[in-house]
Amino acid sequence: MHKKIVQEVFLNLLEYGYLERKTMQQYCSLGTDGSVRFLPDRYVEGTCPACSEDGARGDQCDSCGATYEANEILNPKSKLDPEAKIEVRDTEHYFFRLNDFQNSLENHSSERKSKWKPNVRAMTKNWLDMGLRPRAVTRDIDWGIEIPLEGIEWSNKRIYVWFEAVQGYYSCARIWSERYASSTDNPDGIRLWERWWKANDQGVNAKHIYFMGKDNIPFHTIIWPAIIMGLNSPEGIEYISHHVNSNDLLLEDNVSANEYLMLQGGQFSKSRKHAVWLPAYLERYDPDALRYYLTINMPETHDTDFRWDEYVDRVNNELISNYGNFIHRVMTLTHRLPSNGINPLEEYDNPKNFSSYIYEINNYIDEAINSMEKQRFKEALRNIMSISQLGNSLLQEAAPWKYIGADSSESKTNSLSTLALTWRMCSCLAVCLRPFIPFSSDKLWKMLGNENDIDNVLLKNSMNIDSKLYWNSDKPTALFKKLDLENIIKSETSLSNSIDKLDDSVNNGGSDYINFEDFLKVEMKTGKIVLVEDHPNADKLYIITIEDAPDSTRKVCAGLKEYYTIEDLEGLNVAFVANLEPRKLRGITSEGMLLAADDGNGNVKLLTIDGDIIPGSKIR
RNA sequence: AGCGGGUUGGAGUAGUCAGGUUAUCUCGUCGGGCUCAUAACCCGGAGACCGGUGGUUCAAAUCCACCACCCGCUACCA
Repeated sequence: MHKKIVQEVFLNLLEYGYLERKTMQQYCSLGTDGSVRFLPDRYVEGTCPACSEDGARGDQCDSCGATYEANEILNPKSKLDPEAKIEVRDTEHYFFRLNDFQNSLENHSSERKSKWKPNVRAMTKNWLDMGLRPRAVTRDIDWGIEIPLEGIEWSNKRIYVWFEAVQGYYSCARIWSERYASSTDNPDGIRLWERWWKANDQGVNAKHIYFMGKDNIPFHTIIWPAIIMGLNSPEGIEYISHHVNSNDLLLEDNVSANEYLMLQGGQFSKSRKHAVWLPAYLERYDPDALRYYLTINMPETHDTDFRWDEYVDRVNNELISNYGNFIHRVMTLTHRLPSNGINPLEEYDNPKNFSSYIYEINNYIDEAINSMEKQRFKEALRNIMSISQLGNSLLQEAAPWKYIGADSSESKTNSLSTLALTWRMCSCLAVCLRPFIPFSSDKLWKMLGNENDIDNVLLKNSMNIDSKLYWNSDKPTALFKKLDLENIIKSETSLSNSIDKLDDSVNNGGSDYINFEDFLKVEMKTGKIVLVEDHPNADKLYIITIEDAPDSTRKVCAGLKEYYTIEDLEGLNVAFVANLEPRKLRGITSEGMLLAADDGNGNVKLLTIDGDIIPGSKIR
């Protein structure tokens, strides 16, 4: 079904004139059986036309850094099958005429200027400023979606993934309509998808908001909108527009791209055990604490770092001390008042006296709603947290604890009416925080005794001053428990260790031993580093000259730049593999390999020799 | 090396597109207050020549040029 829709889109765009056919030259390998296989640039290897080094790839040479047209490479060979004959052949492809959409996309992006976040604006602007060019929608491979055209020249080509993948947003709605909606009694039936995808004449359209990592931005601000604009303009180029008319497919309302979240300064990596182990975490801790920190630390405008110490700090201070404690204050104070099964604050409740505070609260809520509509979740959450801060300050001012057991008086009435207001604020906070920290919201909603469904209350109505004050006579409990950094670090460490052991037992469970003869094949020796130079063509590599025997040296490339300075290395006695086949690393031949230890968390330490020994001594 | 992004009080961050009163918020810190609450809460203060240099402008964190450092992806390494 998805295939069918993609093919239909392809045919439509072709019919409307937005696809053009072009001949391009590309390498292909010829099989012995006469089969022809086209090769992407990166599968072609050969001799560099600039420096004559072997091992140049596709359209770029690693040795000298030169770039060139792919068909300039000398002695081209296929990486997949080096024996095969290889030659340049013409191949036909369809290209999507992105350039036709340049103007409309520029208009569209300038309309989005205030909505898009800076990273989205910048990346899109960069693409538009470079000028859009036609982009191939077909390629020479034998897997993927077939090209819906007659003719043998298309039978071993497929639709390019960039063109097809984004259409999933659209195709899934149509698939859903066909499979499920059509069998309901909804009058729109199989056309129900249009409610989400087509503009109607009332001007009340579904909003399309795309969430992604930063690497996906141009696909959602350029390519996918261009495809949609194309589908919306069957009449041809001069009718392309960024305006969405009635019955058109809808364009994005916002593309919300986040940057990357890092862990303790490094990338998250499951294989390196550099990760937060969610299932194990959730067994021990409250999901809301994690949700709070992930939201307040979301990489909305640039990369951010997940750090356990900061996590504990922010959760303890902001979530628990400010919000959690505010709730707890209101609850425990109120429960100290005598109650006959009804809310004891009812008789003091007088929200009309607090219109300026209520105005302020509604202001925070409005700001939060605005922020959320722009997908600025940190800002939204901060605004909501301001409400509990205001609550704390109201309590401080009113000091209801002074009046709990006191006789009736005007000041008691005033003080407890403030407490009643903060009770309403608790309700309000439960609703406002429900999207962020749902579990504690539900818990709070129950403690408040509220009988209506929390999900039926809109944020903008959450500071309700007319509703009844409900009551739950159960003794209130704190929403959160404070976190302890040492415990967390301890359990995280033991966790990743136990995962290590688990992996080791899997990996070494039986036949994975090597025999002694194999081990002896590896010739390890000691050597003394005499000279360290920067590699001219690589960021991480040093060229290290080691004295590998008395009066003999060899050069080895090692990726140690991130971990050692040149001064650190020179003079060290190290261990290296002496009989490794020499290999070229970004243009420099490396004759061996230094031994180093890697803990998987970004720490790398060279193996050094304890004391002096003649260079070239065997290691056994 | 190619492409993209970043640099704002001690830490983290908003504001940069569209230049314009006292540069935002959280934490920390200092002083005071409160004692209901989970050593928590409230009030106030100190602390930033907005990475550097030059330019445009009546006016620059914001625009332009150059430089430095950092990060991500690609490549490579242990």
